[in-house]
Amino acid sequence: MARPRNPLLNRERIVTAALELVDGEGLAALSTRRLAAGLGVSGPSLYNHFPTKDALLDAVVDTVLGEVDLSMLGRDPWPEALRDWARSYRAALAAHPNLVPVLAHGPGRRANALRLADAVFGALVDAGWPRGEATRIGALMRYLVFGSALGSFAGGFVDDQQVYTADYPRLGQAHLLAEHQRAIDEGAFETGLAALIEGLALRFERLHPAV
Amino acid sequence: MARPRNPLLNRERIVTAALELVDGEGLAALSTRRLAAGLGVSGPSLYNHFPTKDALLDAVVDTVLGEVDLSMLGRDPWPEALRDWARSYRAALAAHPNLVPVLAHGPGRRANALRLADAVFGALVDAGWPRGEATRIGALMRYLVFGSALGSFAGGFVDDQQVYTADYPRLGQAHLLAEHQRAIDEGAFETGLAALIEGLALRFERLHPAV
DNA sequence: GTCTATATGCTGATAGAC
DNA sequence: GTCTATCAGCATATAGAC
Repeated sequence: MARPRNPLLNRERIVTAALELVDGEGLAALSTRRLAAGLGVSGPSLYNHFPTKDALLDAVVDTVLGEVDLSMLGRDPWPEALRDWARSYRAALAAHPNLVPVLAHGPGRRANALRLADAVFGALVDAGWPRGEATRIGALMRYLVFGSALGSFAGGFVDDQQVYTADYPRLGQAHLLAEHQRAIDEGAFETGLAALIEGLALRFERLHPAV
Repeated sequence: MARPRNPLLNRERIVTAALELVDGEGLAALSTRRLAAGLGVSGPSLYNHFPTKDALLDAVVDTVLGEVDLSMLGRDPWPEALRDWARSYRAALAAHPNLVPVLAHGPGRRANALRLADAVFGALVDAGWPRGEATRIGALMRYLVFGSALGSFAGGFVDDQQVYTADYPRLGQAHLLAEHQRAIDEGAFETGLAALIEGLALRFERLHPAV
């Protein structure tokens, strides 16, 4: 086949198929050949739409970031807004666990990544936080979100209690087993979110003493 | 050459060379051929000492985790111990930035990873934290450490202010540029550490009311 | 048990025909 | 804008020398 009168591919179709492949069969299954085969074309055809595989992955990542709800930012009081935004952020990652390692590599340079960072930064500044602090708080929340996502979705502890009870009796008692890892990370995320926002509220009060 | 009378390779020599290669030339430079060449042997020889490349990377990761200082745990009061431990943890990652993406994938199943988790868990329990809370706090601190390491060492924002000021004026003002990313992550780490420990101290006081 | 040599089947990516 | 053909590099398997 040569050039078809109607293109078989476009960026959106490729990104959608790539995300489905990663969600369904894991990151390792995403090879240019596999992806192209699923789209009914041959491997190198993808390179007419993306310069490299990395650029393709970038676009996939940005699609996922577009799923994060930002509507509470600038609308609700900052502590609640920050909490709900972080939960929505985490939920977006949880919907695509196989992609988390890719998402974790840097804040991203694409439209949705920037929209995300701009929204939370703006909401904090508008609420009265100094710019420097707002930047740091935005970064901080990302750490919490990605840390808990990485722990949960990327391996974790072996599911064999004996491995631990043998040499690390206290760890064994901590229920650090694979079956519980997800629950632990969700609990740690919520604990951290609450403690962090409480700690930040103390700091905010020192910054803006009430009367 | 066939079997040399004195083995050319052993696990320690391989791990050391792999870490040097990753530190010096990045993760992508670590191929079995490159590594073997640097050790004066041919590629497949490594498989006499490690079953897969992943197992090798696992061993490298564990070596780095062995550099984390644990001496303050169980010695100092828990808030200070937690803070200093987190800083030592972060410093160990900062010493091997190219390895951070690998380190971030799960808590690890090797001796030093378990020693680390056991030490912090034990110290918190001994200080009076319930087991469940101690587990969550340990996880939480890892999120902070890895999140700030990933942000700093794994790409970050493009170093072109115009990209931001055009469509995201508030972000531009936030100094979210590559040259500042490292400082931001260090600041966010310290801010988060302080706020988190303050928030946890409040929680601890509710748990153990003073008099 | 430790090495070398060789081979397999992946991978991302390029060149040129249509 | 898609094809086919092709490339170099990858992790890894296998066979054999000692």
